[in-house]
Amino acid sequence: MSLRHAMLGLLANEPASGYDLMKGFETSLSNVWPATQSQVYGELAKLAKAGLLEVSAEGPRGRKEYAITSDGRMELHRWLTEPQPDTPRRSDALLRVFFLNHLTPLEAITYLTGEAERASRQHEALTELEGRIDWGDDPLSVNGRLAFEYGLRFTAMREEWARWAAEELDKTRGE
Amino acid sequence: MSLRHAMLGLLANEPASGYDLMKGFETSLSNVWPATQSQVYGELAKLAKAGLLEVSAEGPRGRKEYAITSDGRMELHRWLTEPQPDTPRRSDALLRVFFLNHLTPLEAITYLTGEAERASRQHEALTELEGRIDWGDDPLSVNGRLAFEYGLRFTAMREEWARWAAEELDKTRGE
DNA sequence: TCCTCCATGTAAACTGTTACATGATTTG
DNA sequence: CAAATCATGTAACAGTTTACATGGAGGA
Repeated sequence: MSLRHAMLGLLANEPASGYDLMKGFETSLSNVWPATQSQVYGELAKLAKAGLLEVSAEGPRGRKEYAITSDGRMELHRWLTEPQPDTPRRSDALLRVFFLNHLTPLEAITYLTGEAERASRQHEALTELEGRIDWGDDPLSVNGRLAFEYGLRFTAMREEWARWAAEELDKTRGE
Repeated sequence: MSLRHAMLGLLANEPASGYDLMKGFETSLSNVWPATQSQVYGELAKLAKAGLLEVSAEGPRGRKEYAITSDGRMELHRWLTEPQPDTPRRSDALLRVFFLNHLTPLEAITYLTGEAERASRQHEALTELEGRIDWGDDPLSVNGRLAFEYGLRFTAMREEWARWAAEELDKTRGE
C-alpha cells in the first residue's frame, strides 16, 4: 500500500507526469521501492479520483502533469508519522538457509559464499554509485545520503554474516 | 514464488498435513516466510496436482498427510542451487527516509529514534526467543541458528544506523 | 525518413491477505 | 457436555509483474 505514498512523496517536491515519476522509480527509488509503469499510471488515476492529486497541466502527446493537493499532503504527513508496526519481512535468501541440510555440505558452503559475493558486489556497486552522484544540499540529496549509508551498512553486514555462516558449516563438516 | 519451496523444504524433512505445515510457518519460519492457512491449503493442492507432492496417508477429520515425491526433491534442489539474482528489496522504512524533508526536523528525528527503538525491541525479542528455544542437533536447529544470527546482526545494524541518522539530522538542524 | 524518446494506457496471470464457512475429535 | 484443538476448504479483494498496444514529437 506504499506505492501511493512513494508517488505522493515525489509529487510533494514538484508536479510531474507519470513518465517523470517513472524516472524517479528507476533511479533514486529503484533500490527502495521499485514500481512498474502499469502500476504508476493506474495509481495516478486512482489518486486523482480520490482527490489526493489533480491534473495541473497538459502537454504534447497527451502528457498530463499531476500536482499534489492539500488532502494529498495531509495523507503523506499522516503516513510519515503513523505508528509503525514491527514488521516481519520475507527473505528468499534466509529461507534457503533453513533448508541447506538438503544439500551436500559442499553445495551449502558454495551457496553461502555465493551470498557473500553477491553482498560484496552490491556493496561495491553502491560505493561506485555514491561517487558518481552529484550530492547537493537539496532535500532529496540529504535523505538520499541517509538511505545510502543504510545500504552500505546492510551489504557489509550481509557479507560478514555469510562468511561467518560458511565457516560455521565448514567446522561442522569436519566432524 | 517461494511459498512452494518453503513447503517442499518442510516436507523434505518429514511428511505432514496442511495443519502441521501451518505450525512450521507460525514458529520457525514466521520471521522468514510467513504464510496464511489459505495459501498453504491452496498450494498443497497445486503441488500435488503438479506431482511434486503426494497424499501419503489419510487420518481422522479428513486429515491428509502429504509426502514429497522425487520430482519434488529435484525441484527443491534446483531452487536451492539456482543462480541468485542481486535482488532489490522493498522497504517501507527506507521509503519514508526519502521523504523525511516533508516533516519538521523534530518530527523526522522522532521517526528515526522510533526506528531505532523498533530495531532494538526486535533484537531483544530475538535474544529472548533464542533462550527459550530448545536447540537440538536436528537439521532445522542447525540452520535455524544461522538464520537467528542473521536476525541478531540485522537488528543491531538497523538500530545503529537509525541512531546515526538521527544524529546527522540533528547536526543539520543546528545550522 | 528513420530512430529515439516521450507518453499513456489495458489485460491477464500470479501472490498474498482477510474473512467466511464448516465440521470432527479429544480432553477436562 | 463444553471448550479447545484439529482439520480443510472457498471467496473477495489488493498489490505486483509481464506483456500487449498505440501513437506523437523532435532530432540526425
